[in-house]
Amino acid sequence: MASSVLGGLTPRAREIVQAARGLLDEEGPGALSMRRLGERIGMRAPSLYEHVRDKRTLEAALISVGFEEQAALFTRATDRSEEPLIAVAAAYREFARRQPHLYRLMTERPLHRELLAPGVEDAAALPVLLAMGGDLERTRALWAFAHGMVILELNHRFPPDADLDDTWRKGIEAFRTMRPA
Amino acid sequence: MASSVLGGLTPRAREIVQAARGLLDEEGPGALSMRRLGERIGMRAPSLYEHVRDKRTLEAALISVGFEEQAALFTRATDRSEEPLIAVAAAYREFARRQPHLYRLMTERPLHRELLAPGVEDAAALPVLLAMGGDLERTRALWAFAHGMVILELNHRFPPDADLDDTWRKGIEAFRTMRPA
DNA sequence: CAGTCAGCCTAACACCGTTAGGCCGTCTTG
DNA sequence: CAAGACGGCCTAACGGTGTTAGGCTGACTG
Repeated sequence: MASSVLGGLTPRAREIVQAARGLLDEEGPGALSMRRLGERIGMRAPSLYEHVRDKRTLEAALISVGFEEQAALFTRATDRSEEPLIAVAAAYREFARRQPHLYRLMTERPLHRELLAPGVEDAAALPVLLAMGGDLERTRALWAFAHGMVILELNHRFPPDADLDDTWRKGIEAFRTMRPA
Repeated sequence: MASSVLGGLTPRAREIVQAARGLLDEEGPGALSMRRLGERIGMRAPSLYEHVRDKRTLEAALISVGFEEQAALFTRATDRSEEPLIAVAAAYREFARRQPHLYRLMTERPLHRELLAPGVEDAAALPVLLAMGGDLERTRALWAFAHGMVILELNHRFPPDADLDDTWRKGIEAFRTMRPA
């Protein structure tokens, strides 16, 4: 199963979530409205509510799928890597750059964890924790750095001439040599 | 002058921006609508457009004020400090915790720099750069870490039992001992 | 054959940012 | 002093948002 989150839905609900994902990826969060979404699958907006509780729940499904994809990507990146820290950081950045809209959706607001598929958040965090040798403190610090780099880049907050590859390298190096807990 | 941004506005426009700030601080970005804002100063929403170009511009004014406040806070914190890096990091966190809604407004989306008061963004960044001994690379890395810590905390992304004070301390230490460019 | 019910529909509500156009009082100008 | 301009407010409206209420239709079930 490509996604256990999608697998747990009725076929029509799965269709809706997949259409929402398409809309999000192609046009960003601003285009993800119930009316646009209905249009995309040939249904009026109110009818979507027969299959999906509300928009927040729909977004939570997208976020759950995002966590699943992160978990797979991070695990693949760190497996068989001699420098798991560097590998997972690169994978983190790659995920955000390839799915900027989904990454934003996943991070820009407080999580409604009660709406997420159980376990997906932890599953995405686990490979990162393992790459940090199980040190929670260092993992959180690295995560903060990585998220900050990614979201500031997505928001065009760095000067255009900034060499972000270099900033990443130096930042990661700082955490690699950080004294373990 | 407490704020050169506000000083550059007509009295009525200044009133509007200040009311918007109140609304934002008290009830968050969701409450910052033109109708709610008009209500607050005894005016219908459309009349606001006599004084303010549009909502984006109004938000840009709030962001400019935020940058001014950051500049003042960061400068005060680093002046006469023997550990400017630690001082500026603490000030950064303090600003975000005291003004969470404004901090979000300032960072969560791409900046419309053409709408900002000129120079305010640089003015806020300067004390941070100075605290890092003028090293742009390290400044960006520290900024990414600090922003990541702050926004993940505001979004309740860390486990409730996480000792964030400690994560801050260790992260800052990593950047303090980072090899200069 | 009758009844239930899934799955769609339209109409509507309350909100959003924003524009068009009108009214009124004050201030400037011939 | 009269007249026109204009600042500063208003209401009405448009197209958008998420969401609820209530109705229709067709298929499956007792």
